[in-house]
Amino acid sequence: MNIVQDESRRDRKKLQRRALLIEIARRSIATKGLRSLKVRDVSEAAGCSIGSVYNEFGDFDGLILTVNRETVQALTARLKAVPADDPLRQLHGLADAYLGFATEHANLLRSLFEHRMEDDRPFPEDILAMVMDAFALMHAPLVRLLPDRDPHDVALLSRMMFSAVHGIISLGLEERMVAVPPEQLRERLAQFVDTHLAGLGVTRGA
Amino acid sequence: MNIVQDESRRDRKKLQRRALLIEIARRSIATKGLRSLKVRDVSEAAGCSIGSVYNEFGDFDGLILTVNRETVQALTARLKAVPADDPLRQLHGLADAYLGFATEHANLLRSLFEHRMEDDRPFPEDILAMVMDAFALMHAPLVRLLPDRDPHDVALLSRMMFSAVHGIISLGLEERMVAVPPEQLRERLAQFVDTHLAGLGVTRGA
DNA sequence: GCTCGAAAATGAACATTGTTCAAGACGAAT
DNA sequence: ATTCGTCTTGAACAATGTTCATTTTCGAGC
Repeated sequence: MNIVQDESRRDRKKLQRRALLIEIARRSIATKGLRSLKVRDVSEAAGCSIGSVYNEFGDFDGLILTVNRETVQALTARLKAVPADDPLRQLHGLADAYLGFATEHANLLRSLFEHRMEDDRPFPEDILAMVMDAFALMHAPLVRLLPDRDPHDVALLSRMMFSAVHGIISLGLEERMVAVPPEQLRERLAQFVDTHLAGLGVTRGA
Repeated sequence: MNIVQDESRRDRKKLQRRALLIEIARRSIATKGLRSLKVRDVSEAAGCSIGSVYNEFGDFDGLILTVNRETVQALTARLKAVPADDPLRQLHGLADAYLGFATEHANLLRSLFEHRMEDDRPFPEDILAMVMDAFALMHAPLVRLLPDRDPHDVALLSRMMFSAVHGIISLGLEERMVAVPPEQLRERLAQFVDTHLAGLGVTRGA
């Protein structure tokens, strides 16, 4: 067997365990929240030593950030799966997809937005960029709905609209402070999007 | 000296130190973030023992929650100081006041919204109620602007509008993920409120 | 197949930090 | 001054992130 095969075999095992560790951490965050995540719990559940977690992710933040990275990727995939045929339907679809993801993965999304680096270490650029990309997904449909507006203006509008949706959902799903009752959230969110679009001069069916 | 004076003298000293501990914790959170807050740092800065912090607040969460309680009180005071003469101006004032508070006390506001109780202990009801009250402050002016709408509907609208403003501001001020550039935030926020009001059928000067 | 060496894995020891509690200090009433 | 209850103290403990010397693993070269 040549070098490549040897290395790939070793790597395969390594990657397999890495994936296992990530999966365990993700499940833990998803079910018990970020604050309950412990290095020892993860290593024991994976059947390896504490040190191995450190070999793989550098430190505890590294593991968390890896999970968060995959969370934003999953979110983006879900958002990008929204049909882009009709811009108005797409905007509603994006808001609804975000709500769906937030409902199903509340703790994972919270981990993404609430996790703080220790000391003053910088937040990873790539995650930042991915979140920004996700929040820019309302841009394309808004451009189609507002062809006469300054594109730069629409870019800001779209991020603001997504931020607003994010705020409504994240507070609405917060069990402790129900700004909007969860069972009505879906309907109300659609209403919000419509209202805002109307304010922007977009009329239904126009 | 009678009992009342004795007790009040003792209480005064106790309250004084309690206030000191809270002030130290608040400054620490405000400058270095919630994650950097340590019991030992607080007790040392206050010149008392660790145990005294526990006597006063029960546990570490107790101290944090006390700071958060005062944060939401300060926020509410600021929001309630917005003139209520003209409903449209009041709505803009509320959004602007929230932005101002969030700008000046970013870490304190983050502490309020991002802090999680350990295990599954319930979030204090009183803080919850105070946040809800703050988020309901857009209700009164919206009722005046939308007299024909179902009041229950307006109640939801107002909390949704405030949640949206919260989302725009909290993500806009997040240095790591600038959804909306901070220097434009003020202007854009006003634009957002106007747009949404227009969507609700409120016309300027009507 | 054996040996060697680099890479990985290990987990005990350590560092940090929240928490407890037995002992002592303090102060008010008598 | 004595007594008694309360407050304070800080050493000890517990939980948890982190390090690193040692051991193990596994493939490469012979």
